[in-house]
Amino acid sequence: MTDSDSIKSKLGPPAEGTGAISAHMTPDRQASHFKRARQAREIEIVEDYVELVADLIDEQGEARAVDIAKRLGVTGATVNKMISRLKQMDLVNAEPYRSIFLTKEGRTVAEASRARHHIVVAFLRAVGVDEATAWADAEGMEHRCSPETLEAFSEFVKKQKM
Amino acid sequence: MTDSDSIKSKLGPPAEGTGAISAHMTPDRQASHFKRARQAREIEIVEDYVELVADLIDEQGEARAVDIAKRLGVTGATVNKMISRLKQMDLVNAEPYRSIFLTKEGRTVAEASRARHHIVVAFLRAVGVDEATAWADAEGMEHRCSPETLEAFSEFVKKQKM
DNA sequence: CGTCAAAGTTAGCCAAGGCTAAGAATAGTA
DNA sequence: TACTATTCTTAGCCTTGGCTAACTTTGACG
Repeated sequence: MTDSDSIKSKLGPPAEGTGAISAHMTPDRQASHFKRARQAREIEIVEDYVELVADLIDEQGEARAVDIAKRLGVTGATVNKMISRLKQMDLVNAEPYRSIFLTKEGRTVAEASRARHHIVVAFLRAVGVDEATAWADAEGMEHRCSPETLEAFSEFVKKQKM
Repeated sequence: MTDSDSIKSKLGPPAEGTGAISAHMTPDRQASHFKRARQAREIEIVEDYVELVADLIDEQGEARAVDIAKRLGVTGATVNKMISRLKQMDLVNAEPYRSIFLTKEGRTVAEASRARHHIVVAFLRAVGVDEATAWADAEGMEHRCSPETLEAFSEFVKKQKM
């Protein structure tokens, strides 16, 4: 990852051909899936942090490192390092010893992430997964669903309500 | 990760309380979700490798490093390192310059992984996701679904067929 | 206004999972 | 049998995202 340029490009559609796959996948095609998965792992943590910063701002008016650390279950030092990265990526504004704010771009990322999160939770509930499990699993799944799949989830929930 | 002991324990139920969660999550509860997500990331790659070794053995009678590299889209050196780890974990048997075999435990992991994979693909197809996207997304989702969610997916597919 | 706990920062460590480059083994073929 | 291309291995490097330990800043309260 080259940091600054990465999020912007990766949050857009990743392109990388999505032709016909079925019983017989070419090595190349399969490789591209695994590459996508690796990329997803890379942006997943960034999104988790950004989304959490947004949550904290909404809930408590400000996002402090100590709260982020508590919620993510990591140490303050780790949060600090990560916030530096987010700053480099222009997702947050942060001054030493002051609380953390989202940039415009950060807010966009947070909104998108949160929206996906909610769709996944609603969807899992709709197919019969219990509340607790839905929340737990959504945490992992929200970053891995393509727009198409999210759309399908969203549609499903909508239809089920009618 | 402590390698040798990790997979065995992590492939079992992770325990770690799953009480009621909803609008208001305690920091602790949320932290546990993120910890689970981090753990999932750790075993994800291991499972990908093991599942792929199984696929190659089924398809071609043997699993060679070069084929693994091609399919995962990584270099041979990376595969080599990873295979060493898998060996330490007792998931594969491998002699220098010879092809790779699954241990009994490795086979179990591969089967489980593959089964989850198929459930997720079938499920995504069932809710209207197209073939190509289903395969691509399943690659990321299969490692993140709890047994409960997979069960729900499985049930859904079964019912839809009737 | 001084003290002190809580919060933030910094430095240095670690393992994972990538990479390249260089060398060794294997195996097919002239 | 010897050559050569392919495969495998090894060594060394990099980035991520964790950690601990030690230090500094902040701010609340006596």
